[in-house]
Amino acid sequence: MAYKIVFFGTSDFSTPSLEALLKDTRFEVVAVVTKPDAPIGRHQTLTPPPVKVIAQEHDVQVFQFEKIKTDESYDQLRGFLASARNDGKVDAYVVVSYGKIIPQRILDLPKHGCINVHGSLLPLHRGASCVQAAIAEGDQKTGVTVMLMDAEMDHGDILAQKEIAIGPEETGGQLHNRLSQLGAETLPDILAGYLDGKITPQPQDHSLATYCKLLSREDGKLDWTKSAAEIERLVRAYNPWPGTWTEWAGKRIKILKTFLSDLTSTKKAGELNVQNDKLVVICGDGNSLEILELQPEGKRAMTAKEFIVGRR
RNA sequence: CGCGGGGUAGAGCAGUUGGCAGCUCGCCAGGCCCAUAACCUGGAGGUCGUCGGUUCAAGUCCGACCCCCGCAA
Repeated sequence: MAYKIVFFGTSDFSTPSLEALLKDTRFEVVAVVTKPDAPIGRHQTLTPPPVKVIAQEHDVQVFQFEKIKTDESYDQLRGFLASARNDGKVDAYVVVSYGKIIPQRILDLPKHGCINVHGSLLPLHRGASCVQAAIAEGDQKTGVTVMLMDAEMDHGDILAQKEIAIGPEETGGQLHNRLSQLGAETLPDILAGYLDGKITPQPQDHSLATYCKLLSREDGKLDWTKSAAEIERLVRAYNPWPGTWTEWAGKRIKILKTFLSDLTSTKKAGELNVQNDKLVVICGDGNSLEILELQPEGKRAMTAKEFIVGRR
């Protein structure tokens, strides 16, 4: 008989994992818990989370709690799990990029605990922006961790880890997709192995833990006093979310792609300098960064050359 | 109707009070040069987002619509 699973997830990072569980006959996804539909995009169109769309396509029960901490949410979920159809309890939760803190009493409901797929090699990069952090910190490799959840964030015992190398020009978006797929490939066998009692959870070395915060657009404002190498990594890491930008002539300009250059400039650090058909900025460590692609406010993305030509 | 910028040559942009549609780059041809992404000469390439209105005359003024983008989420 298939293990009964409740899946918690919201973003695109979680959809491959959900799909992997849905098509695996060892599991039955009895319900999906996701965030409420939210106004999204330029016109604030009310949009369902991608996870909800997939769940509905498979006729899986969907819960969207406005506030998951409330008694109401707890009672509703517990009631569902206790119904005859689910004969008492589910075997486990799988939580992938749900986006909210799940209260302990809800985590306590499944028989065998809660499994989380996290997009970094824990204990490194605990928190919400693990993919960006790996690139921004200059890590050579990263990966996914499948772990048991406990009371602290990304703190539980590890069931499995898979590593991948970070490409020298890889962006946050590209890495996000690769890790998302890697997580989905890893999850089913590890989950089954754990529920079959064949995998022994290993504690993390908490002394090595690092943390990353939830990012906002404001975090993408470039600080040109940092080193050129740091900024180059940040531009890659934060592409496409939250994006990196700088103020210029009273307008916001997104910086999409940069290159560690050996060109020099007479301008002060942080000032855009046009040299021939190149755009160069001196950074805090005295090294220069060439801006290859950018996007002025209200315009489409363009190359530095196009930007310069249009300004003459 | 959340706020705001914009659609003009292949690309990026300018276009004053309506009066022959321009700039830089690119492209094509030729020239210069040891050579060139440099320089010189010539050339092609536009139904000015769409539809309608005002006018002798609309890129420009008015109305509607389509599309792209920044903020916000």
